[in-house]
Order: sequence, then structure tokens, then C-alpha cells
Amino acid sequence: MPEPSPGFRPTLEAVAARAGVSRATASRVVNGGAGVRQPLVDKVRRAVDELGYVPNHAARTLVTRRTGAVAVIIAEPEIRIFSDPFFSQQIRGISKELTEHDTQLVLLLLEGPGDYDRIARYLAGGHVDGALAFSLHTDDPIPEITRRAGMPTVYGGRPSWTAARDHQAVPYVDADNRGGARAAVQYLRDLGRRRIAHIAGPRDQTSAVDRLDGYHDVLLDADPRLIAEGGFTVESGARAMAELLERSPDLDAVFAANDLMASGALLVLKERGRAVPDDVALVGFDDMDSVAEATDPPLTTVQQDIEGQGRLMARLLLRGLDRDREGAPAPASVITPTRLVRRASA
Amino acid sequence: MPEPSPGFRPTLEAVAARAGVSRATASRVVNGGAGVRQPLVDKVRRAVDELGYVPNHAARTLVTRRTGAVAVIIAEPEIRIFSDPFFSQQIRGISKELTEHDTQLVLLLLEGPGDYDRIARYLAGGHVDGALAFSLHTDDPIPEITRRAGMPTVYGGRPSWTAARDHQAVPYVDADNRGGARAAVQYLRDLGRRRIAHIAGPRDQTSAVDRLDGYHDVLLDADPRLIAEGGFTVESGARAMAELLERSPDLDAVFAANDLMASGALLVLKERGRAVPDDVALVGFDDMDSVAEATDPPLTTVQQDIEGQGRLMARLLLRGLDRDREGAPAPASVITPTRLVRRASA
DNA sequence: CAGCGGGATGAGAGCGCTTCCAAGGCGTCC
DNA sequence: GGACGCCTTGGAAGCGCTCTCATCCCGCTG
Repeated sequence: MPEPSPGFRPTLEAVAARAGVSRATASRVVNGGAGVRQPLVDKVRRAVDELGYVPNHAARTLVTRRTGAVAVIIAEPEIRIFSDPFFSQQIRGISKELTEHDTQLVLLLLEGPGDYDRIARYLAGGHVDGALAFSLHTDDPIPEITRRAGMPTVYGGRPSWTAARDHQAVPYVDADNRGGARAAVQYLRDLGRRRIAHIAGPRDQTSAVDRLDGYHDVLLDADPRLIAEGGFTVESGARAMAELLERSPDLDAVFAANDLMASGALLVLKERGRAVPDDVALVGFDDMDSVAEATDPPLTTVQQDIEGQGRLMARLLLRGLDRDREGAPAPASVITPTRLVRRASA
Repeated sequence: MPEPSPGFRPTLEAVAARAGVSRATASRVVNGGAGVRQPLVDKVRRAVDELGYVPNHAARTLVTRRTGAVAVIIAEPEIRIFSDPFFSQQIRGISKELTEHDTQLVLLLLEGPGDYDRIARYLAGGHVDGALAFSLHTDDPIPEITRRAGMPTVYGGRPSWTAARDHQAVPYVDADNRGGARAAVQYLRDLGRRRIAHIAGPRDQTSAVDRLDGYHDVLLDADPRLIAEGGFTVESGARAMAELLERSPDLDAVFAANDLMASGALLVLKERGRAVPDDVALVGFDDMDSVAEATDPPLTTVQQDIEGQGRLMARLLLRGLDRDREGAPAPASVITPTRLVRRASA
């Protein structure tokens, strides 16, 4: 690429003139060159190179009504984003998929309740073609906002207002939390454990609810004293473990709804002199890089492909956008498989 | 706001018609209403509300040559982004500042070397008004790319190709690494320590270099055997500490270039039976939330305002963009102050 | 050899907005 | 009371691009 005076940008007009063709033909070549004879294609291509031409995005969007950008909406960034490796991996997956389809990622972080207005205006302003949003609360205004703006949206994690088995209403991508939990508990039972406790996640997160459901799927008449609730953090896991030990000293296995809580539980178990896995078998969920393999003993856990989920979200959205123009139906949701990874803790 | 048929968007024309004014006047009102008499302003405002009008961004950009968006370029996301709380905090600061100026954040993650082309094209395509990039390697192509594209850019962290004291060449925001290090080492010396070791960060990161320089500022003729190099991780800190203990068993203080390495060093010190801070005083850097206060004993460390740095980067860029139109000079760099936080480790 | 069909090309109309400029209206000053 | 000037408003151009449609040229058929 040559270096024209920085800041100055040649137009299609200039390219056309230099190539000795019309603007229409130049445009055709720039957009793939279908229906243009080879010699002209070459001429135009050369002119593009010589001039260092890059199409003006705004002009193109104005007529095509396509921005080539997608919004990623993240509520409560203080809690989740970034610090949560979960998010970061999903975002990377999203980014990869979007990049492969020449689509840009516009990050919309909600810093406070007042920001909903801003988001609404932004989406309505036609800056982006679609949106990706992450697991929302029951009364989250985001879905209503995207709906009003007529903005195709794919959710990450089953939104709490959808029934667990209804994958139609709103397109979302989620791991098979229930199935994974089922597999984990089943595994513990196959190991011969009889008093299998569960450290659940917060009730207002569907992933936690689904994992609890999976636990109940296997242990139909589970003793309620074997269930404690944590907050998906190490400390809360430790607290829940202490509580369980108090209530049910005879427990011989624990299925924690995520690895962080499992690692907290592990600390307490060791402290109280319960050998893992001999006295108490322990299974986590997520197979979190920095956690599951780092504990002593390493955690048996349920693995899910987080980056893949991000990719899938993006793919679903992009596919939906394409279909949109062809009037085809919106894409349905996808549940990604999970897999039990056996390590030393169970 | 009413709910017009989703997907359909009223144009300025429609607003003007409904308000009984010309498009020009409607436009003026939408853009602040300067020079329009109050009654007309009200009429137009009402029409905007009734119609649920939102300006078409592409059309506006086409004529104003302003996109109202800024790119955040992040290389090697695998290593850093998100998982690194550093980044996440800076991004949050950036996001907040941009939001306050009605500017959008476009995330450009570089997934591989081939992506530089993509970035170059993107920046040249006029999608964004400016860019923010993070501490780059010496030979990183990003600066050249942004320069060619005529894209105003602010860097996070002193770029390695600039001299430590030259804040002019390229606008960047960085903490006063050298000053912070100086303060830390000075503090250790004031404590009466005489054999003060340093666990440095990787030589190809300017923050590490600057912190090492700060160490040397105080200890002009430091014993080279008191310096070891780590990789800013816990493990590397542990390794470096072991190495130092071997080489210089008589050390009575350690200044680690970041908290992660300090925590690694702490583990080794305890393991070898060196009491902290009695036998060996320990100081870190960064005052990382999840680390500095969580160790036992908690770390004395050098604090910096990371989110503030992000904010500053954005502010510098936005200011530069405004000035650009007025032909004023580009903004200079900013070095943010650091502060020694005393906890139990020294 | 004339006529016809199809593919390649160009002319031109907008996409929705901002902004220059001219026109109009009103107050003010002499 | 008339002229001047300022403030408000509207008309219209044009940002850079895509895409429809008409035109043209070619080869082929009868």
C-alpha cells in the first residue's frame, strides 16, 4: 500500500476515474467483482492499490442499511466482566467468530441504571446490526429494549424468564448445566457414595438452578439438609461446606455448582480433617483453568467449552442477520454439551 | 417514547413535516437548537418524541466526518486481557469516560499476526475517530498502522520506543513506576534494611524497566546479586525468591516489581522459615485488589489508580480529537502518581 | 446478412443528514 | 419615516456509496 497524505481518503469516484471506468463498475469490483470482465477488474484493482482506497463505511451503511457491527451488552461489569474468566473467554470466542465474518464488536458496558436509556438510544440509532447480551435477571429491561429497537439479539446463558426446556422463545446459548450436574452426581453415586451433598449457586442465576435440578434428577428424594447455597465464590463455598458439615456430618460426597465453591469447600474439608477423596469425594463445575487443576487434590469437575459458547452466540446472531433479509425464521437456541473430567478429588 | 413499528425509523424529514418546519430547522433543534426560536424548538421536540425519532448515525457520520466511536486495540488477548485485572480496570475507566462523552467503544482484539492487516483496514475505513492501544513491544506494528491511517492514538503504558523522560513524542498514560519504586525502596532503607533485593519484571516491559530504574535510583551501587528477574506471575516470583535466597542469604528486604511476584516470594520466604517482616521486609507493587490484602501478612505495596489511568487515556484522546479540528497541538503524555500503602509485610 | 438475446457497462437516483447561502422579518438608528 | 443590519428560517447542495435501469455491444441464430 502506498502512503497518500494521511487523513485524506480517495473516493470510489477517484478510483473509477483512475481506472477509466464508471463508479458503478468500480463499486462492483470492490464488492467482489461479479459480472465485470477480467480486464476491467484488474484495472480497478490496480487503481485501488495505487490510491490506497478504502471504502467509506458510513456511506456504505447509509445505503445498505448494514453496519457490519454487533453490540455486546454487559450489565454490572463491576461484578462480572473481565474479573470473571468466564466472561473473558466468551468474549474471546465472540471476537474470533465476528472477526472471521468481518464484523466489529462494540462493547456496551452498563455502569448504572441510567445507562439503559443510553443503550436504548444507541441500539435505535442503527449503529449495530444485532446484539449479544449475557444472562440477565428476571426483570432486566434489556430484552424489552432490544425488542423495541427491533434488534436481533442472542443471549448468553438461559434467560431466567424462559422455561428451561423452551428453546424457542428467545435464542440463547447455554451449556447443558442440568445434564452436566446429572453426570457429576451420577458419577458420585456410581462411586458408591450415599450421602451426596450439593453446594448450589445463587437461586437467581439459571445456571445454578439448572445444576440443582440436575442434582435432583439423580437424587429424587434428596435430603434437604444435604443442600446449601453459596454465591459462586471461594468464600461462600467454604461457608456452605462448614454449614453442611454441621448439619450432615455423615456426608461422603459433595457436588459444588462451580469450581470456585468447590475449592472453598476443599479448604474447609481439609481443615476439618476430612480426607478428599477418601472420606469425602468432591466434584466441581466449569473446569476453570486457574482453579480446577491448581487445587490439592486437583478437582474432578464438569467441563464446558466456554469460548465455544461465545463463538456460537456470535454465529447464531450472524446467521440470524442473514436470514433476516431472506425472511427465514429466527434461529433457535443451542445447548452445548458438557463433559465430566476425572481428576483426583473424586 | 411511543412504539412505532419496530424496525421502521422515522427520518428527519418526517419530524420536520410533523413539526411544520424545514429539515434544516429540525436538524438544528436535534443538534442542540442553537439559533432557533423557542416555539419552534418546542414543536420539533414534540415531533421527535411523538415519532420516536433517533438520528441515523451513518448519515450523520457521512457528512460530519465524525463517528463518535473509539477503538480499543488489544494485542495478545490470550495473555492479558480480562484475565489480567489490570486491563479490565483500565477498560472500565475508558468505558466510563467515553460514555460520559457519548462515544462508543469498539473492541479490537488481535488474535494473531494476520490480524494487523484487518486492523489497518478497519482504521483506514473511517469507522472510528481515534484509538487507544496498550503497552506494546518495541517492534509492534500498531503505531505505524495508526500513523498511516492518520488515526489519533493514545497509548496505555509508556511505549518501549520512547525514552523514559520524553513525554512528547507519543501521547501515553502511565503510572509513575520509577517514582513508586523509588518510594518503596527508600521506605525499606528508612526501615534500616541494608540488603534490599529486587525481583524485577520482564525486561521487555517498560513498567518493569522503570521500576528497576527506581530501585537503582535509591541504591546507586546495588549488588547485582540482589536482583533477580521474574515474569510478573506468582510462580516466577517464587522462583526468583528462591534464587535470591541462594545467592544472597543475607538479604533483609525484598522489593518485588508487582504484587503477584511478591506473593510468590512470600510463600518461599515462609517455607524457608524467614519471618516477614521481621527477618525480611517485603514490598510489592500495584496494590492489586485480590492479592495485596489477601496474603498473610498483607502486603505493603505501591498503589496506582488503574481505572483512573483508563479514564485519562480516553480523556486525552477525546481532547485530542476536539483539538484536531481546531488545529491545536496534540496532547502530551500524563504520568499518574503512585502512593505507598503500608501494611504488615514491611 | 439481418435480427435477436444476453451479458457488461454507465448514468443517475437516492440513502438521511448537515450546512452554506439567500431570503425574509423585525427592530433600531438617524 | 426610511434605511440598514441582525437574527431566524428555508432551499438546496452534497457527503460517498449502492443499485436500478437503460444502453450498448457482442455473438449467435435463422
